[in-house]
Amino acid sequence: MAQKREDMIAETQAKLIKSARESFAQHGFAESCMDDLTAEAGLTRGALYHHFGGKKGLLKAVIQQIEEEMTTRLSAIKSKGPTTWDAFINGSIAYLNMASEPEIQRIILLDGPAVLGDPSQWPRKNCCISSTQLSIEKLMEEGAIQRVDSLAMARLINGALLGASLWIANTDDPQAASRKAVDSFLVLMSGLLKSNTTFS
Amino acid sequence: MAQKREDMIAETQAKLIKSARESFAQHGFAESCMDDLTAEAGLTRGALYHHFGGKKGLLKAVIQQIEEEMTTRLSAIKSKGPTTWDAFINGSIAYLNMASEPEIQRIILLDGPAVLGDPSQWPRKNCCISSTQLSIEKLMEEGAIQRVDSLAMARLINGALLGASLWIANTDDPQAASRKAVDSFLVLMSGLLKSNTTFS
DNA sequence: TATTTCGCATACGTATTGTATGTCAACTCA
DNA sequence: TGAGTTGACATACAATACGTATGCGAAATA
Repeated sequence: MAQKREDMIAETQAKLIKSARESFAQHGFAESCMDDLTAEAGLTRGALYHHFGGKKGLLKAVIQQIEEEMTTRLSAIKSKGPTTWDAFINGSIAYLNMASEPEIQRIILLDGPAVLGDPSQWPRKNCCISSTQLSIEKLMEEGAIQRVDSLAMARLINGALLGASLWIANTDDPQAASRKAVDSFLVLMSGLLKSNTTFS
Repeated sequence: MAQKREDMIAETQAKLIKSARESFAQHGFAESCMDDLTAEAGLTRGALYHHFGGKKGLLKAVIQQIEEEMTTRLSAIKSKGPTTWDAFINGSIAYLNMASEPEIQRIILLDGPAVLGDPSQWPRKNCCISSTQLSIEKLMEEGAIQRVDSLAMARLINGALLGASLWIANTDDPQAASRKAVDSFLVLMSGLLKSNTTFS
């Protein structure tokens, strides 16, 4: 008890974000009702408007929180790779699996882009893309892969993983689909490696 | 004049779809008002509910129309490729450019998935994915590329193109971005070709 | 302790949706 | 051909959810 005001504010915001996250994940953004949402958190819409300016603002906050978690999880995995390439591949596969989780899928892949537009334009930019981009640049510096535009390549790879995730999560046998996706992904990534045949 | 009833029905539906398409493309699905939408078509919401069952139903119809157009455009381009590989690559690049168009981007890439869920589960399935899948299967039969799960690979490729399109359309210099994306895409696709180094 | 700040609740007006009902033209069939 | 039926579409209504304007009370400040 006897919390500072600052702490109480942070707590209400956290409660709202938590509640919103659950509601958005379960019902989707459009079907989520702000009255229910705030009531669940023991508050009213007044608090929501005060802190986040509206429904979209709340979504932004939720997305930021989720992305921070994803970034943490990803960098933990990436740091374990013995080589840059391994880190890159393992991170990609981890991303594939994370993006197959219902909450992330619904909020980050479906509602986020529709409401907030292209993820790369988000306030706290899509961290996962920058992470991929960094990996690519590092690999190029090391001479492990071909020279490409790192941002373009990162967006392609990210999109590929997202597309596969959407498929995996909505298929009858996600386990099997995931395996197939990883196999195919590795084939694609082999194109990055240097010793390749060229074609017109 | 003196149209048959059937023709008039088709005409009202077409008018609604046309109007919805414009509205969805311009304001997005969520911000599109059905009253405005139908008034623009010289009708009321009554007609909309009668023919499409609601806002989502109208979106489905709009998406179907757009996808049919995309399929037509794509197959025209694909049929021109001298080899299966060329057809595949040209089709992919064409898809990349089509998906960068504002209308397609807004309706098919952003609102569609958010409202209707994973595109591969749509009524008239995402034709472009099946098209990609068919190309891959054909290339495998011809022995031109490695053996992979065609559906998984198609979804990866499709996702990659979509991700790149989103980026291209929202960047300062779409022209340059498009070129970079194509270059990087070709590098990735080279991974499909047979004579590749393997890696663990 | 008087005053201000501001976190949050309450109250209100409005916009948009879905449904229930009504109407009139076009088709069916004797 | 004309009475009956269907159904395409409009109108009317009720419910929901949103944004804003306002109010209150506790903490911060002096």
